[in-house]
Amino acid sequence: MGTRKRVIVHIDGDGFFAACEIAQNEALRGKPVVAGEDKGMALAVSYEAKKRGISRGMTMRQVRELCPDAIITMAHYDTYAIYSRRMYAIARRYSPIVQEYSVDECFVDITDEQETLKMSYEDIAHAIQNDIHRDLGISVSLGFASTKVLAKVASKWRKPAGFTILTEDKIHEFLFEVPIGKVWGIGPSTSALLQRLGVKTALEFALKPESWITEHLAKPYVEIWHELNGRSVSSVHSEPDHTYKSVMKTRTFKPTTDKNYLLSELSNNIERICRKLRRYNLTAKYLSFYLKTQEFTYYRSEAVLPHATSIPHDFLEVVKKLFPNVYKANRTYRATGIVLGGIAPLTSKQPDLFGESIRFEKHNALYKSFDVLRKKFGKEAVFLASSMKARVTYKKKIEKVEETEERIRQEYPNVGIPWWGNAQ
DNA sequence: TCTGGGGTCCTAGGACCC
DNA sequence: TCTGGGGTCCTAGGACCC
Repeated sequence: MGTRKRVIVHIDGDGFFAACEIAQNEALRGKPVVAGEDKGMALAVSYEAKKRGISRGMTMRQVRELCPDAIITMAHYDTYAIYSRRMYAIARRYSPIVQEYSVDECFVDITDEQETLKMSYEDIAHAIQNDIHRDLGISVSLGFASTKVLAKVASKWRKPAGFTILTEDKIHEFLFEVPIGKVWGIGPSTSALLQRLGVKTALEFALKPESWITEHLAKPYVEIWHELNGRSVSSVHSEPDHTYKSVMKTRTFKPTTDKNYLLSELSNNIERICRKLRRYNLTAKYLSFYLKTQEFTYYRSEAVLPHATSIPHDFLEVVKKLFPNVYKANRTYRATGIVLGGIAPLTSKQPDLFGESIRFEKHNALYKSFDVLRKKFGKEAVFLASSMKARVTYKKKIEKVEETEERIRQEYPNVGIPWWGNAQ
């Protein structure tokens, strides 16, 4: 970070998933579209649907009550990932410094582009927005400021198709209108704390002395404070860093107390997470899993594996052993999850017991052939017997989404599904 | 906002050692 | 047999994000 003032644009997709569905099917344009059928909740909402009172996070039942004619679609993450790629490619026409923050958001540092492109900053930002609208048929909102935090608050300010420029002289005027909880990085908990301390707006926060901030809050909030005051402490980093530190698979189901059912859900999660490890040629060294109760309490347990692995059996063994530590017959559960850590590439073969690597190779080959069978004969072709109970409750539509993802992966082999391919 | 799924980073506090 | 002070490492879990 030099001392030079940065010029940063934040691009934010408007109702991104719903917008992609519309771009794929023009018949939907102008209609209330809600994506996320398979998740049972609204993951994205078109602006027509928003006008009808629907908002992100609502259950599909609420959606249908509020708006019986809403068009509800499944979430096609693979499609969104491709739109996302295209969107970022357009941004790169105007600057090489693009940080892909998530599937529908990025930061673009255009500080050096004014001279290169012989365009004003404002024209560059407009050009990016117009290109995306024209080439992709989706709309985005733009925020333009000297720091990432300010640019992000600005892009949220007006939607859809917003264009908010935050010049130095307008920062205070603007932050006065922004509730503290709307600032990027300040969530419900910190927002409540600040309210108690008498800070209600982003401006009041920005005007506090640094000593006050460090006295009451942790390090990340000091950074936010600097950025709100126009001092850029977080640069736009364009190097793609898609290395996982952890991976997880979770699923919510009909409330149950059945121990065997919970174990089969965990088994199914393990199968899915191992498929992901194989797809990216990764192994894991740490495992943690949890049971989540009706009251949203988590009971966890974890273990270090004897060696890095991607074999379902190795994880399953550990989970079975630790399961009694977290399970109580008198509790009702609504979800389970598996989280793997210590992620490393498969190729980095650690010095290992000879027999162990042989065993690993054999199992790995076996599961790879399962992958082939599943591709050929469908998702129900092969799965572990221990996952049976969870599998029978699987909805057909979920299968269908997985199929589409696979198809697109084959149609666009060079695009790949980026790490946030199933985010949001 | 009766609440899905997938991530990251930070910190408090216990364990252990000298 | 009862006790100080300090450092480091690790884990659980809080908070936040999309």
